[in-house]
Amino acid sequence: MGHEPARHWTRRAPRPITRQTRKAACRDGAPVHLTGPPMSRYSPAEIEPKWQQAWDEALTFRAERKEGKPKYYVLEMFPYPSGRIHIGHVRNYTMGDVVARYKRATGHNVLHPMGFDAFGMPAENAAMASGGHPKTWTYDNIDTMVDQMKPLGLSIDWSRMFATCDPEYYGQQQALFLDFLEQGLVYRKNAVVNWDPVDMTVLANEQVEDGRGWRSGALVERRELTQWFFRISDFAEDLLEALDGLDDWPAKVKTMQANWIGRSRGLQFAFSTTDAPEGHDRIEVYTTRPDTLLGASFVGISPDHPLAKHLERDNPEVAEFCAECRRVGTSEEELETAEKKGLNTGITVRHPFDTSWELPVYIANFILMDYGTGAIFGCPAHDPRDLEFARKYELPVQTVFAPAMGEEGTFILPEDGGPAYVPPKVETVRYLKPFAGAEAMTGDEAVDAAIAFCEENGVGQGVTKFRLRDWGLSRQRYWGCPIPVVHCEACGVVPEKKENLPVVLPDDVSFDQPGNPLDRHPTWRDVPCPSCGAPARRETDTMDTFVDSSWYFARFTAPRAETPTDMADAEYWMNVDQYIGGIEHAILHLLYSRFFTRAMHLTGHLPEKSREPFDALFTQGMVTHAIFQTKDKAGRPVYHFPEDVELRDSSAFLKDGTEVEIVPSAKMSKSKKNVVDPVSIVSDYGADTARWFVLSDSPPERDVEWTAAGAEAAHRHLSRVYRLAMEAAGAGDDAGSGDEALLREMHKTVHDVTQGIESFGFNAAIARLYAFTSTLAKADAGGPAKRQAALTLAQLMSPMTPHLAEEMWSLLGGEGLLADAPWPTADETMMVESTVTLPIQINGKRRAEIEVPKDMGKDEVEAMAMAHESVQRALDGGQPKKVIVVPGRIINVVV
RNA sequence: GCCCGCGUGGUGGAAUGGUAGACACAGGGGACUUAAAAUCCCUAGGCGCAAGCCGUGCCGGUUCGAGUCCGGCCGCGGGCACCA
Repeated sequence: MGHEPARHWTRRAPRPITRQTRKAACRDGAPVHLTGPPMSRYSPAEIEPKWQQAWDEALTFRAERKEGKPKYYVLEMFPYPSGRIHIGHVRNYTMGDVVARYKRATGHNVLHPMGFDAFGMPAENAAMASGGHPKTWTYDNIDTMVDQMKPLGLSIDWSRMFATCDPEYYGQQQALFLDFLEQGLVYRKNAVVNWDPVDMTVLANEQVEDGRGWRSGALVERRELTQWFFRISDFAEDLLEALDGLDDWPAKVKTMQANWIGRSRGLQFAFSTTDAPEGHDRIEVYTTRPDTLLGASFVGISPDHPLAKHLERDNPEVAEFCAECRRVGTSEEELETAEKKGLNTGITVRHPFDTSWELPVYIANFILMDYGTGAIFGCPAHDPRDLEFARKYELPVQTVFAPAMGEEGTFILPEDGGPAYVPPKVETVRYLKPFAGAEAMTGDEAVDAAIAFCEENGVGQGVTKFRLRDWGLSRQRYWGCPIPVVHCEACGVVPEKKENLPVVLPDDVSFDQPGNPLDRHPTWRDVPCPSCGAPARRETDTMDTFVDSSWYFARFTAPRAETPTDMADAEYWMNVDQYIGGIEHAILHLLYSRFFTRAMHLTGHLPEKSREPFDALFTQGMVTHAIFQTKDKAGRPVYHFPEDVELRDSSAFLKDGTEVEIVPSAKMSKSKKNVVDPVSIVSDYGADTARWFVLSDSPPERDVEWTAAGAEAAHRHLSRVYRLAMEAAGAGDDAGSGDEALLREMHKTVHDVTQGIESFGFNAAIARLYAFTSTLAKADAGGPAKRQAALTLAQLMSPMTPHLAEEMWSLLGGEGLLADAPWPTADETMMVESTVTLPIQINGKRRAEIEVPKDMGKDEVEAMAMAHESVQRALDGGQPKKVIVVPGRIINVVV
């Protein structure tokens, strides 16, 4: 290391350069250390670009098939090119990088790619807001983000990068679509969308605010359009069953998916109607609780049910009610949280068990046409929604079952004002109105008995249904993958020929008016019919962006292939061994991807093993930051940037002395002014500090709060490590008295850090590295032992802080690039301790501890514990009731 | 509303059902320095002079032993099919 450059990495980096420079000059002028080697400071600005260049030149992270070497595919969920990387990205990619670098060091051939999920609404919104083009906006953003990501020193094979808006990518996606179409995996049907009648455009759910279009403010309507659907529901059973085999997925994600797919066993049967219009003499209903049939008090149908639509035609009251229901948004959340409303149709149905018992038929706003048959019977006593509805419309409430004998407790019958009684189906309850099976049964048993009874008596049939609906992929938007079909007057819907792919988006479009620019493009729609050659029109809908992200991981295995995938590459690289991303994708993205890989297998684009594409999944938490706020005169919050706030004694103040309220751990958002920009962190402290910090402190699956103090501490620690490495490099060749102790600790650290990384306990691994750094700093060891310890420390830190580690490696005389060095192994014999400390509990509370040889017998341990003065004191001359000795763990004396 | 999580010192957090608070931040004290910065050392859950007592959101349960398992409640977060 030569002389220091002008730029210095001082404690508080965001200081003006002039001051730093002055200080540096002053320091360099007077020798700080009069003895020993010249002491250089840790300078990430210098070493980080140096090592990044070294890795680049050596093509260290270029992934190539190497038969015979175990492959490892690690992938972080690719980003949307919003324009700037976010500290959450840094955390996500750093975690992936730790895994990637660790796997490289343990002899794996690693694939670690990066790309961009580049289609979507923000690009169009930006174009509408500031007049640019979505394409320019997107590619500019990608350039910026790549520039921001590269300095992080991620071990990514950048040669495989692509964006989903590249025609080379979406053209292959169109080929997939055509193959799916041919295979019968895609079809068209009507579906409702949010329609803005003023802007004449389809709105996404997030563009609907309180039932109004976000730009026009117009009341949103539901409108039916013919749209394309993937038959994901055909795979419901398989997608559900296969969850069992995903051993390395978080249980919570599997539970969420299982609930989403929602397999249920129930009874489907028909009520016969009275006074209903022709063709509606039966109403089919589906129920998962046929055991409550004797508690039925009304029948509810969806406003979109055929009977409701029929009545609507010549009954203005019904028409108005249905119209009102349709003003509620299309999302399940809105339907469920809206006030329960119904309209009595005047039609009644006969109860299947007693034809003299008539139930009223209501059109109800909380019944979905998409689920079951779009009609239900209401049992208010055992369903909170039905109870709310029954109380509102003064319908009867009749309890069917009550808590089992002896567990009644404070049970209040729902008809007496109690809440709806909905115990878990595995719980045994007492049936007050049984019609099948015993009086005391579990809900599950009762449902089975009820289905059997109904089937025997010809009332209905047991059926299995799924909540999972088919995946609607049509979007009435420009910035997405065009659906490659053509509408021909003579031939109908005709797939585009594969040789005509990609169907490329036209560049000459404008966003000065709402609606889909593809619809109003002068020529783009006009094409000859691929079948008969007559003039025809292109489909102007584009694909849901979830399609783009449902197979990008497969494309990374052969990103430039002329077909969607290359089988040899897919065979070699698939599956993704470790997938890392946010929990917010637990359901949709992951479920759609699991469907897509199944469909890609059926159409010959992926091997059988890739039906489940992600062998292991890790869901990481968010990065949060405190919000600094004051209140204006009206009491509304005013937000302040962290750099405008001074922290004094855990309170915060503005420059003018106003005290600021600190809201801790809030999700970062621009409007709250609590966003931390990774770029400034990297330029202030270096990438290694940023990487080290986002991994320390918080377990990866949990949120981590970014604090300036924490980042400084991380930087201080790395400087210390660097100093220790310098010291070790310059130390003599004599042995020291603490050599063995240091090396013992080193081996334990190797073991613990390895475990930490293997189990995604990055924060624990880092805590261990802190401890070992302390040990090394204090060790009374000789030069050789210190150098060995420092080299190992560099290796153990290399997945987290690769540049610093590489620098230490070269300082200490390591061979070649550390990035190519094998992972250290712990010598088990160095880790064995001869004695163990056992805590002694008295009645479960720790009162003392004894140190015993590791292999001491249980009886001897017990005798030693009993002889201990605090045990004797507790016994007070008596005998213990019980003594539990867990060898190597604990002693508990019960007195 | 429904599904899934999470809740531990002043703060971020650690803890295969077995010593609650590792490691770190902020704090307090000290060393070095003319001084400051940097660095290093010590201290540190609460209450108590102490012996000791109390402590993992709240209430209850299982267990020799519960932060961890079970039930109920409260609070916060994620998802709810056109945000990505």
